[in-house]
Parts: sequence; structure tokens; C-alpha cells
Amino acid sequence: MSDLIQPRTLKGFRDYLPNTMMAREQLVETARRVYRSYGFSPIDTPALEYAEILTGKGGDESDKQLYRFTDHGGRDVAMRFDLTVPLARFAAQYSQQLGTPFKRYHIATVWRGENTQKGRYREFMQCDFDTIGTESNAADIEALLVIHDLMEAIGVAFSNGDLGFGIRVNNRLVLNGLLEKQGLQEQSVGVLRSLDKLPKIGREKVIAEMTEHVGATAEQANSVIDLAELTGETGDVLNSLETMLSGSEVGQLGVARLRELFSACLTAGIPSERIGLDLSIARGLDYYTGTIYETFLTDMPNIGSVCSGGRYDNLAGLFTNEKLPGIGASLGLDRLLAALELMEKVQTASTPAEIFIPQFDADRLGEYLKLARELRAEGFTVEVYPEAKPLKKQLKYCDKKGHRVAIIAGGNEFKAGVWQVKNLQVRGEQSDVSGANLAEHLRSLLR
RNA sequence: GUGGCUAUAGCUCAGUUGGUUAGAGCGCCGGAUUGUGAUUCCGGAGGUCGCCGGUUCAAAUCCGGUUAGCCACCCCA
Repeated sequence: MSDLIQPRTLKGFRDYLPNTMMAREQLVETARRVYRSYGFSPIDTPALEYAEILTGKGGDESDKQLYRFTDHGGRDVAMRFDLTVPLARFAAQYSQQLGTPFKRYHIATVWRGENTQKGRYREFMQCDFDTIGTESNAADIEALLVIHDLMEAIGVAFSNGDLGFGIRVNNRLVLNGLLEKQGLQEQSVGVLRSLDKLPKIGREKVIAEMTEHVGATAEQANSVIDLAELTGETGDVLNSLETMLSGSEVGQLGVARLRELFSACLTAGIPSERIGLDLSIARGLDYYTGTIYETFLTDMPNIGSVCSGGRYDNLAGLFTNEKLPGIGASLGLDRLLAALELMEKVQTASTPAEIFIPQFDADRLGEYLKLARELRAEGFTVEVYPEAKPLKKQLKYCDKKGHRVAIIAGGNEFKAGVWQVKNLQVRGEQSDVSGANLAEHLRSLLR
């Protein structure tokens, strides 16, 4: 029988079993809730776009690892590799009816044909939020608050309140000011790319790379790294920066923006240990021009940034002459999920039903179904076992699936007018509850 | 895309220099227990050794290719 097709999935593409998918949906719901709480509105765009939309003008396609092909109508099309470029097209197309400022969130799957690694897939979900049409630093500050509240909410959902994360902040203007002072504007991409490796390969190697490959002098390389390595209290570092960048208008503006951002975040109640100035964060896509954010998990730094973003001056420049500045960030949902799994923060329950009702007495199916419906109307999630098997089997089933409470009733209970409510999380804990008290009792058990 | 490591039961892994019917623990199914899920005991199912080809009297074991996972570079979520 070798004519069977081997069931398999493509490299970098994955199936999600119930317990993983439950965690995934919980992340999506958390992101959606936090974004909405700040007034971001939902949008969606097609998975497939004209290739020219995604590649941009002379865009380096190989960098984006596009899935690109010719469709049945002969069109040159490609699958979106992020949600920002589709937003740019969207904003250019609808800016007149949307008005500004425009705040949207977009939770969707994207595709990149690059090589896989832990937490790096070819199909993965991003949860983006952006505010476009304003250059106000208030939007930058709000974006940082959103990232913080999002990570905090995920911690509450998955880790009893504390996930352990840090948001690193920088501003491209500061780096641009430095490059300007050093006369390195021409080599900025190479310099920043090298600088970004500082934590990983160290000062000596970064200097070597900058001098040998990027075309900077040793003196220039040293002063860039001197600035990136500034450490200490955020306020002190900002003061040092101000001095080092004296004479550079953009540099001073960057420092001022960072100063206001840190100050406002502290006033707004963000714990200072969760946000930090990190001048070595240079990366971020080419289009970032101002504030930059990266979020790392304290216990899982190697998995990379799980939520990154920043400010861009001209989002939709390829599509419209209207200038649309904006700021936003993206939660890498699948990367974060991979980290949560490694940290053993993902629940093992594979059922969304919290309450289990065994078919104890086959003749009373209608009554079990009635009870289940009444409880659903009260807001509970309830599953009735589909077969009248021995009770032992039915309880084994719900133990495996992860229901939290079982409601058992046979002839004795129906005669006495009570339900036996079994707390499946505490072995042997079981009590008789009258119908009138059932909902309240369940609520206290499921709290 | 380049380079490296790995691939044996549902899961985690043994398998000695190539040598008969490839093993363990956990899990799963059935029973002991015809009104109760993490214990105990008994029994059972489940593997083309990732896939294809080569060397050999003989391949899970050696060689080549391929697919997938992981790691580094690159890039990023």
C-alpha cells in the first residue's frame, strides 16, 4: 500500500495542536484587548498583494525573502512579509476617508521564505499597532506604554503576573547626530549594522568591521562605540549625550525626545526597571527615523526581540505624495509563544471547556444537556460527554483534557435534588450543591 | 542562501567493532474495581529504525542524496 500520500508540513510551517492553539488564541485576545483599550481600531488587508507593492522601488527582494509567483491571471504577486508595508499602501489609498491621526491594529499571518530557527518560522503571526499622521512625541510615549501594558498583560495571562521583560529604547536621531558629527552619514547603514553587533561580538571586532569593511577610521569607530557604551542612570546618560552631541541639531532633538519619553513614562507609572535606554540598538528596518523599541524576555534573551517598533517619517512615500509620519510596533506572536513554551508557561489543558458533565445515567441525557445549556447561559464553558461509558472512563477523559470541574449526577442526586460538584484540580474534593447555589459555587471554584 | 549538528514506538531515549524475531521508562488500550480522575497488580496494542539510493553474504549502524528540526552567519518577529 505505497500509494498513500505522506502527511507532512513544509519547512517553517507548522500545525497547531489544541493546547498550543489555546495559548495562541489567548495571546491574540490579550493583544487585541490592550490595543483596543488605547483606542486602536482593527483593520485587515489581503495576504496577497501585487509584488511591486511589497518590493517597493528597486527594493532588495532577496532581503525580504518574498514568496512570489505569477497568479492565474498572469499577475506578478507576492505574499505579505510584514504588516507595515500593507499599512503604507492602505494609508495611501484611504487617507482621505480615514483622516489623521489614524490609529489601527492589525493581527495577521505573514510569510518569509528565510531559514528557520527556534522561534523563527516561515509562516508566523504579527500583532501590529500604529499611529499615523502625527509627529507628536506623545504618540511615541503612548506606543511605549502600549508595549509595556501588552507585555504585562501577557505576564498576567501566562505567568502569574510577572513574565520578566525589558524594553530597550533608542532614537535614530541620536545616532544620526553622532554620524553627522563624525562625518559618517554616507556609511550610516554599515556603521549601524556593525554597531548593532556590539553586545554580541564586542568592541574590538566591531571596530575591526567598521574600519575594514565599512570605511570608517579608527577614531570615528571609537567615538561611535564610546557613545553606544554609555551606561548609568538614564538621566546621566542623556546629559552625557547632550554634551557629546553638542552642535548637532538632530542629535539634540533626539536627546530631548528621549528625555521627555522617559520622564513621561515614569510619571505615567511605568516601573523604571522595565524600560531602559540602550544606545547600541541601531537596527530596525531602514525606514525607522526616530524612536526605536525592542523588547526582550529576561529569561530568554537569545530568542531575540519579541516586540519591536519605532517611528518613521514617511511611511507611504512610495505610494503617495502626502507625507504620513507614524509610529508603531509589532508583537511577534509565534516567537513569543515559542519562548513561553521553552519557559514552560503554556498550560497543558487542551479543552476550552471548564466544566465537564459525564453521562452518568444514560436515561437522563436530556437533563444533562439542559443543565449544560443553563450553565452556558450563565457564561460557563461546558462539555457533556457523548457516550454513557463507565464513570471511570469519563472522568479519565476530562482529567486528560484539563477540565477544571465535573458535575456528576445519577439517580441518588436527582432524588435528593443536588449536584455533586467535583473540583478536578484538587484530588478528592467534592461536594453536594443545590441547583440554586450551583452557579455561584462554580464561580468561586473557577475564580 | 552558506556552513555545522541531529533524525529509532505517541513522548524521552538505549542499541557495544555492521551480524538472528530492534529494547526501556512514561503514555495509550483492556481488566482487577457493574456510582468516581494522579496509587498498586495483571494483560495488550503500537516501530517500512525520517525518506530514496549505494557498498556488503549481511545496514538502525558505513557512504551519497533528499526532507525536517536545531545551531551559527545573515536578517529579523
